[in-house]
Amino acid sequence: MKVDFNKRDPVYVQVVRHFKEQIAKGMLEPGQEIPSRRELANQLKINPNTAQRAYKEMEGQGLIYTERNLPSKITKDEKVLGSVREELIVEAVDSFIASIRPIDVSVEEVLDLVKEKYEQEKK
Amino acid sequence: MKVDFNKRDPVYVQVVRHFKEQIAKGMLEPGQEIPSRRELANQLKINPNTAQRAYKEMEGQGLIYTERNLPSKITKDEKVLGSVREELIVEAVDSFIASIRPIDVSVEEVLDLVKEKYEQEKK
Amino acid sequence: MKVDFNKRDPVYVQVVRHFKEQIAKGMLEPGQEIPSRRELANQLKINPNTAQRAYKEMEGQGLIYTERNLPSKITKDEKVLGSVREELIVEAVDSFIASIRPIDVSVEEVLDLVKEKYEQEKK
Amino acid sequence: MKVDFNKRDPVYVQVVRHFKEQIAKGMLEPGQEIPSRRELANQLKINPNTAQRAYKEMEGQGLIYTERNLPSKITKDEKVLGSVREELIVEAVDSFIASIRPIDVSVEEVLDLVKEKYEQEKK
DNA sequence: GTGGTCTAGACCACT
DNA sequence: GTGGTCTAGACCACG
Repeated sequence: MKVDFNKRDPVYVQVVRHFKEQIAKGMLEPGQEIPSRRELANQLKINPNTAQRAYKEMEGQGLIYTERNLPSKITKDEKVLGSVREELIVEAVDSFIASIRPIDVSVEEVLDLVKEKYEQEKK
Repeated sequence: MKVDFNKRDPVYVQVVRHFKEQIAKGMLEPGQEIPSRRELANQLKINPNTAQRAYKEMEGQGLIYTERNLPSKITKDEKVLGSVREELIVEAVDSFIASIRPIDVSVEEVLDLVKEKYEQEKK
Repeated sequence: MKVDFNKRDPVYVQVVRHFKEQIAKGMLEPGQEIPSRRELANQLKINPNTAQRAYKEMEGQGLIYTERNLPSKITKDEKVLGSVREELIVEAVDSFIASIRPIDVSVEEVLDLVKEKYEQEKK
Repeated sequence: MKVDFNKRDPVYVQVVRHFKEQIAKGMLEPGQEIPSRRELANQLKINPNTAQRAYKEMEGQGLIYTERNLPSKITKDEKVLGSVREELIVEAVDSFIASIRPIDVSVEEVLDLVKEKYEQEKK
């Protein structure tokens, strides 16, 4: 994973998003341990405080849970886990629609473009 | 037009975007007058400084021009005008792809969703 | 308001609690501005970051809202506001019950004690 | 007995408190043997170090005593034993008062609530 | 070693 | 001036 310090999204939000993507892809199992704050901070070359912030955010969203002084773990709440993927997709779709609707452009035209670009960059 | 103060996009960016959308739709003709800073500020209930900043940004991008003490006008430069629409579309498409690629989801599934939602919300 | 650095409750939690109490007492009106992070930090002799943290927590709980670069304000959501007082009471009661139930003591005995002490300290 | 790892009270404090409650209820007689550190750790699924710490704490408070290589026992000091119950009650009452005083609520209202809830959850 | 909190100080974007 | 983010570094309690 990489962090982009120049994005409008703050670093800790990018981190949260990355974990959500991992969960959505099923690459993080329920109950699985995630790196400690310090470890993640080292990996991403960010400050431990920033990592802590991301984790706290995730905890607030119920994505991870923390038992005292044990490494945080992915939640076992299937309901939460199940909705992550859909949420990401819905968010992406909604934001996409919001950005093309105000322009006078046919859905078909735009979708073809997406398809084309998507395949292209796949390489 | 509406301004959302809680979006991560700054207000002035939202304003610029709105003008671009109007241009892309052909609702703003080359040479057409646009509201004064103060007028716009009143309409959108934003700070005049913010309106000023939006106009300055547009001027920088060559979208509008201002003659001494006259209302600002949409540029007559066809080249600039012509590229606005495509830019908006490309931006939207790229950002959409960037947000769905990291999730393990087929293009088809997602495009169907877009189509569906797009039609649905049309009403 | 005073902050106690030696309590088990972290400072930012104490701050949040204090605001909740103020709201419960009706001393903070819906939509009312609250001190800026810096101001509060000065008043309580705490670090602005800690104040920020408390405010972010409150925002997460829907107690306050923040428009870009304007002082944060008490929420106007009557539902949220209305439940603050009750929540505080319920919390206090539940925690009290949880702490006396494991002891073999009659409710009456204990309640008399509460009454007595409450009046006494009123002075 | 149950241990809650997510409470702000550390585990060892919870353990100490539990023993005090047992003593207050007279369920632990003076001189009675209590489980070994290891046993307790197994029962509560806590770290032996934590059990050790709890016992050390209790020893410090004179609640238990340990003779060389023998199981720890409840103290026979009547003075200490007698004050446990009252201490627990006073603590509970004080903390309760501290949490309701800052809210503008009548003692009567709150005490009725306590009574009601207490009876209700009894079942 | 873990998570959690706090301070100090800096910088940014926006109004 | 406002809110927001980040770094650096320190300290604590717990296991």
